Amino acid sequence: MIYEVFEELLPTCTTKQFKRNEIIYHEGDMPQDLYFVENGLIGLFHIAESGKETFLRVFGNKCIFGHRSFFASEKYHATSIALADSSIKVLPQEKCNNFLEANPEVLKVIVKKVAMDLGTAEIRLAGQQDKSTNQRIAESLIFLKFKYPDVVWTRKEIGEYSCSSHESVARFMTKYENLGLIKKIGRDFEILNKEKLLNLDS
Amino acid sequence: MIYEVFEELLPTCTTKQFKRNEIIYHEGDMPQDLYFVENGLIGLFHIAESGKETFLRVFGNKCIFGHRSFFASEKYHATSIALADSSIKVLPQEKCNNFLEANPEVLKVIVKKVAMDLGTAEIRLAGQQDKSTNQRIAESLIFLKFKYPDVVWTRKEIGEYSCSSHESVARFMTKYENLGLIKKIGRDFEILNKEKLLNLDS
DNA sequence: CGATAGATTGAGAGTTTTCAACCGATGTGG
DNA sequence: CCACATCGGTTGAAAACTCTCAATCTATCG
Repeated sequence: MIYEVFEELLPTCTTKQFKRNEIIYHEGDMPQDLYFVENGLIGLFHIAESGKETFLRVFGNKCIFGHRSFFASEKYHATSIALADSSIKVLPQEKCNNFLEANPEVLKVIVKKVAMDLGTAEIRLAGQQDKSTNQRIAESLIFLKFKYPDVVWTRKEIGEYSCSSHESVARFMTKYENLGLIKKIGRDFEILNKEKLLNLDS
Repeated sequence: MIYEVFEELLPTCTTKQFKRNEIIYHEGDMPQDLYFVENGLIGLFHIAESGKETFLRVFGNKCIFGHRSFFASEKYHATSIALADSSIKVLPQEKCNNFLEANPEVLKVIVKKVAMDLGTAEIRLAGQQDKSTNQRIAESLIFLKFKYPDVVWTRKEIGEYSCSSHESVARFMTKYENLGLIKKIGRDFEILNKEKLLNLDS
């Protein structure tokens, strides 16, 4: 959606290549650009002093990222890392501002996206209070697998998305497999029963 | 900030009165209006099926609320409740849209606010993973007391803000008082040592 | 002064994490 | 092509933390 809005600008922008695990920007940096995924997969992580990481958002093909801090005029509150080899379009601040000046209705699309992301984040926050690790992991499996079916997520990534340890992810996945809810395939997995997975503790 | 931007419109809007514990809107309703706190205090809560509540945001004097769902064009993801007797200005959708049509730069202010709120929510989410209940309660005391010094927060409200139980809040407050970091005054409290409170587990 | 909502405290239970060991797949260099 | 190193996954056992439940206490307000 947002990609389409900016699409005419992108051919004039530089493209950067990142390999898996390379960092696009660091928490604390001041945003200079907007980023668009041409190809690949990017994760946004908050890394605590303790080293504990939280997987905040995923960006697949045609996703914008770096926009929260850009539009908040704040330092990045998290670090974006390539989860696969990726090509990223870099849209410089000035180009973006000129474009918005000329097309102010574009802001509506951006407000909408950020507002929806805020809803998602607050629902996740409430889920911490409300849901067991069991449920959070099940929901994370569903979210990650349905949204990115071809990605082989590591237990660590699933753990950081669900706010739990990678050991707990392994344990619960074994349990789900025994219940016939998922099927493990090497390091990958497949969801066999989405409904039951969503109603674990009920 | 946003209040000032909309200020010229507000005299033409209706004002509604709410008593403590009255609900302004329910989760699941479709937004019809934007709300502004003329006077009073509003809390935004997510209420799970289990009955567990999470205190997502607070709105004091001159705060806008209901804007996330309004601009996301989504149903409310949470319920807003008066935490004190309050007067609320109600800005109808159509008036708002006309105003934005005529003043598109206003959207910049709104994107900025929503983007900042998203940052806050994601930092809180990461804090769940990273910080002990101890730390989260201490931070919540500081946030709530410094931002709203005159409000007497209940242990329940503090618990729902910090994602912990009201019993844990009581226990940790007793501990902080014994450490000389806060002073309990009836049901209210005072912060004596903000720095130490922020560095509890270190 | 009594009623009631809110606060405190204790004890026990339950969940999840942490630490540690081990396994298996994958990939690299000799 | 094999040996080895590494990374990710699994599993067990123990520890830690926080919550729940229950009883009791105490502000606050009509």
